[in-house]
Amino acid sequence: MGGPTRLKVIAERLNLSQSTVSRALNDYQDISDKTKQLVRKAADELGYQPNMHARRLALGKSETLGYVMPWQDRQASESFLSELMAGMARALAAYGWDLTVLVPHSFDEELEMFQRIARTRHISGLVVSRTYSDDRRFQVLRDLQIPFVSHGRSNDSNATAWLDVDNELAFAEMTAHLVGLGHRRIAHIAGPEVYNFARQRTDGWRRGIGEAGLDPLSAPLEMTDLSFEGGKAAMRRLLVLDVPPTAVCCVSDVVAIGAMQAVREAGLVPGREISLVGYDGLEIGAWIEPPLTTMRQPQQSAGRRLAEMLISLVEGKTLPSDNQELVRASLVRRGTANPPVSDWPESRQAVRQTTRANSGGFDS
Amino acid sequence: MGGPTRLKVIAERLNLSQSTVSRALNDYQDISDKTKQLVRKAADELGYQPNMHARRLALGKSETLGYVMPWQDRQASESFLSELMAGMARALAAYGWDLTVLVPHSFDEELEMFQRIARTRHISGLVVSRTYSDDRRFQVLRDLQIPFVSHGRSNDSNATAWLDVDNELAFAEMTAHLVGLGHRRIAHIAGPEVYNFARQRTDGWRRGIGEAGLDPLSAPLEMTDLSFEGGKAAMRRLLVLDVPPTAVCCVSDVVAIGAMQAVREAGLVPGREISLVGYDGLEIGAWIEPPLTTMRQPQQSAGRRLAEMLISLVEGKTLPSDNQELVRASLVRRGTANPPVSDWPESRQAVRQTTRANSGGFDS
DNA sequence: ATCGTAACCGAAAGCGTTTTCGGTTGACTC
DNA sequence: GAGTCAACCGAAAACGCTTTCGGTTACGAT
Repeated sequence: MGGPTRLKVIAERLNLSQSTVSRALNDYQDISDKTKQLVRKAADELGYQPNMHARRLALGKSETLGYVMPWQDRQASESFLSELMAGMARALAAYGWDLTVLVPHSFDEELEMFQRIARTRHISGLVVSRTYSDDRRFQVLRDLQIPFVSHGRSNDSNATAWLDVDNELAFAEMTAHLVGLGHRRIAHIAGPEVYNFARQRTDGWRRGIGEAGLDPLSAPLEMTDLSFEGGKAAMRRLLVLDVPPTAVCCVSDVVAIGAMQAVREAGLVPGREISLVGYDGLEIGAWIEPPLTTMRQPQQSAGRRLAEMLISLVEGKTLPSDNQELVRASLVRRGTANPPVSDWPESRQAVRQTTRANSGGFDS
Repeated sequence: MGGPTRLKVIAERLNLSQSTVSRALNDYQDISDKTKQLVRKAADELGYQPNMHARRLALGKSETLGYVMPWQDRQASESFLSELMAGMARALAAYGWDLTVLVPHSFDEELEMFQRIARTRHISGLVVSRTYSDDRRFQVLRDLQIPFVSHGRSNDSNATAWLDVDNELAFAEMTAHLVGLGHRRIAHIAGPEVYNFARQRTDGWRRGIGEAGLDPLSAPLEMTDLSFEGGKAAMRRLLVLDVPPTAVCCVSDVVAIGAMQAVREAGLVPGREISLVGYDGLEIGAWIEPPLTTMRQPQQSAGRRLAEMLISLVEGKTLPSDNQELVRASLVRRGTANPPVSDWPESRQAVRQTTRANSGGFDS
């Protein structure tokens, strides 16, 4: 006993040299099969596990990947962050690699972390998320020669590795779905333009509007940050329009849920006078009244793919440009996307009564 | 250029030995102040960062902590997992330590991970969560001599390090709050008994009932798993009681939200005929109609404390038994806890109309 | 018998730190 | 002016692994 078993003790036990044992375990060609058997058996019995630090020092690589958590608008993605990370960690574990998480406080601190990683190399690749349309990080990471794959694209991600959902297609389909239900006045509550995904989603919505033979320029568009309150405020602005929309494509579920509240507060029923569709496929969307129609992308498998791509990059097996994947989101039909009602003014009055009765909120 | 700067190059540049440079950087007493200045300056200019693997190999410690993600009932805690991890990662970063995440598929795999960590020592301490009342992991970790701190207690955590919220107090207070509002028939939807926190919460509720001079034995109690559907089903069972409760303490927010839906489906209004209180303080609780009254505990700071305690343990600066912290949860008053209504049958009829009008759900 | 040639294995040099142990200065004492 | 003692620094071992290189065998071919 006394400390974990090292290469040395298993060598002594078999009357072999350390190097032979090492090569036997790493399946070198110049070790006889018989010896390999012996060594593996002994290693098993002794419960040998290589010392990671020594191994990584000798190898010059870290077998550790880093995930950069979003440091702002975290609320918006909280619930699937853990799914994504679980997917990555599991994929990495299959290769014996580790996942460490990085949580910068600011953009500058994020860049500082990159610098440090470039010097220490104790993390040999990064997964970055929340990409901006114009994302300085890409250039920095390239300059520092840190292998990375981004969850989401950016303007200059032609030559870099990424995994992204086809946001544009998703929102085109979302819009088409609403058109199919009979809607003609379909608004969009957009996210901050700096985020590439927000821009893509807006493009998709616009494309959907155009493909339906409607006029994209006269379709109502509101911007907001990625928060409940933001969605609520944006929806309020849409509601006071001369001709309010009958349906709204929301940049995210959280925003959509905020919008739903604004709709209710205006005395209307989400999914009746105003149809709403969110994006993200959050569980909670199914738990509210009425349940939120949305679009979902698989998070666990996204995490897995991100990890696999990055490993392949770090190992130098593939080029960044060979690792670009576009996945599809799928519509989750729930309760907030329905055909438009024709009798707006009447139902509006009627409903105002019931929702007021319903609103509760007189907590002591 | 050509690779990151090592100790060697800064030694050569200053005509010093490697060891002097190393000790200068580590602030040894036997290096003159002048030399230290010189070395630090050079290190700065060259952007020196020690090679983590070499350092950890020499030191024999990894400066890396691990967080074991819950592998089941993840849905229930998804949204604050990332907060907790962010808190840990940030605290660790201040010490130059890393956080790696472990995601087992099963209990057995979790134990295997422990074994591996004990051998490789590439992770020098663990934060475990989701503690069971009778938690085998505690003994295993002790036997393997892996320093750890648990987020939540267990039966035999007298001598181990932990950070826990005072669940019992929280639920006693929650119950007292409902009693204060005038409720006399206060039910509890409990979580799986295997989880220690679930048991504590039940105890707290029972204590609250007792302290109000009511009979704990006749108070309605339902068990469920930690899911939306579970909460819904449990609430249904409570609703068909001969004398249904007027208020319900739910083991978690997700369960409470499920319960709310059951209430609504029964034609009642959550927060009116039936008051509900959840636990966790999830954001989403504020977004539903009516907003869920709940109890909150700080997650970021919990993560920070967990990390700090574990570092101190790993460094051997404190004993496990010196690292036990109980934090308080605080009531978040929103819309679902109100005085009981006296006119049950009438309001029940009245409301049945409005909620039916409200329920939507006829998505195409 | 000799040589060549596989097939196997051991010795040893790294990887980049930390840390112990001596050794060299210079100043200071008597 | 010899001895003492700090103060300061360098040489070298150690951490545990990988990998190159060279050295032994055994074997068949000549």
